[in-house]
Amino acid sequence: MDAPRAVRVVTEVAAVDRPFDYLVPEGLAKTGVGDRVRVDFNNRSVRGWVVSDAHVSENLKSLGKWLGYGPPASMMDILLWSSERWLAPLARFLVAASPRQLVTSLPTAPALRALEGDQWQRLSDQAPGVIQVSPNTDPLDLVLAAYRATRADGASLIVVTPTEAWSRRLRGRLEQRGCATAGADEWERARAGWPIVVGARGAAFAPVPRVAGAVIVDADDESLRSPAQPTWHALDVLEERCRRASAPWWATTMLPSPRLMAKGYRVDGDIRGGWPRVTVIDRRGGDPHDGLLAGEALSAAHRALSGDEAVAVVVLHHRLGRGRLLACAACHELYRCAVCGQAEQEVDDVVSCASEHERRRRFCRACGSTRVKLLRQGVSTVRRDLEAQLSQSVGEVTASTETLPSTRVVVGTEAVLQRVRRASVVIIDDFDQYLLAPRETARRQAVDVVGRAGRLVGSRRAGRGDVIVQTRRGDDLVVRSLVDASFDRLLDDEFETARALRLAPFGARATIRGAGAQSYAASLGDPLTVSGDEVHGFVVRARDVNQLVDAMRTVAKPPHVRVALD
DNA sequence: CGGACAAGCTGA
DNA sequence: CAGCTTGTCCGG
Repeated sequence: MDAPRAVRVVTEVAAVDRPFDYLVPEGLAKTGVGDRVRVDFNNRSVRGWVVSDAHVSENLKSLGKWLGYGPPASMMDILLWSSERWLAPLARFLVAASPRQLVTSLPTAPALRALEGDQWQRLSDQAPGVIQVSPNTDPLDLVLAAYRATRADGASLIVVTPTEAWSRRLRGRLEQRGCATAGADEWERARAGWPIVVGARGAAFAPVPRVAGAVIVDADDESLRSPAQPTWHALDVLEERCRRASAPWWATTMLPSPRLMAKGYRVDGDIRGGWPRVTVIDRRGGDPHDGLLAGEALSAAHRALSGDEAVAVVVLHHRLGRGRLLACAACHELYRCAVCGQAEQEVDDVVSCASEHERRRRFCRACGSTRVKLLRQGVSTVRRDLEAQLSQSVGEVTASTETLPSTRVVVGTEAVLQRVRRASVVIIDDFDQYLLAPRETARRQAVDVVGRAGRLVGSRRAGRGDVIVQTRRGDDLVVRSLVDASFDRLLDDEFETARALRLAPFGARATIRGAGAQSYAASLGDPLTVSGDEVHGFVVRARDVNQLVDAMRTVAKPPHVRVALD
């Protein structure tokens, strides 16, 4: 008879972020690290994961039941690292690496086939790391090159893109070229070690037993960060997974954030040619009686409609509901904060920016007029205006749209850029909504949205690619950079701003909210600095993430206090 | 998290 | 002092 065995179990009760040991009964001898089990926990029957082996001691209860496979044993260290890195219970990350439904048997991964055909010879070697690419650079060649460079029996290349739809398309094209791929919805395949796993951010926790390498497409896209707590980022997870596996990773970006710049990056060929042609329509001088589309935007729309592209015109309207822009009704100058340049709002007759650098009465800094107009319309209003202006029926696409309209003119929020694949021209009806959004990342997101629009219209190299930007800030560096498709100045600027404001990579922040947040924040003390208030949350700053996390882990977090790492 | 149990509060 | 609420502790 075998010696008795015990295992350490973390339960689904995330609030109890601590393992407990159980005996492995003889019937469950096959139970491995990572597996899903049912255990009796404080007189409750709960599900959990075996996270390691344990010493046999007295008074241990036995595992109740083997439920199925979970993440492979080789992933336990990255899951533990993630829970420490994002100050969250381990169970959250065990869930991220586990199937939605229990899996009790695994397929066998296909054996690696020889790489046949010219395409594999043509692929030049691509050095790992951060690569600046143009919006119209096809990531397929990079993925193929990464696959060629890393493929090994029993190891998997993980590929992450910003959206499921993009992953599905990429995956289909990889399959066409003879690569065996697993999708995000095929947990069993990833767990069995399929050669390539493709998915959206969740694929960062693909349960592959061995990581051969990783490709992160559009690494600066917001959607690679989990929107809910814990706010883990696919790039951080994969970078660490690869580091631990001594495996290479590649990350592409249209515009390297300061964080990625600090890692060092190279530029992939002719970036400029892959950006769309950008035409700026400065509405400051415009006739206030102009419709939604002014001058060149209107003629470009008519030209596009006389062409044969199925979707001729996409009008991008900044997302609904939040933040209205104030403008002078006399001279059209925007109301902006003199300190930070962000858009000002008017609340109870007081005009100020979100950070309240200056609180003032309503008057135009340019002409002194006190008459204002609100520059903000919903998508439906925009649609009616467009129909009148273009004498065309216009469809609407928002995040909640289920089937795409069949009209040749489409207006939508940012969701439209993910849903419509091709168009002759994209018009951003009010670019200032992006430029002046009350976010530190507003300027780079403004560039980003033009890049994503450029994917619908194609590149200036191909003699296509018209993105038309209506703005009252024609002399802004962001706008000029887009027109020239030349971003070096902007990148330097962003890097220096990050340094000055101690944003990543020059600092790390966490926001603390909830009952007891103030005393908790205060108790953290050196070397962290605390600012903020009850309403907006207390902001804790540190030199870097490690310092921040180490300091926060030394003080027990009171219940009901929520911590968000920026 | 959720059960167990203790201490505190209330009203007849 | 029963009956209820609120708080604290703890799980293998």
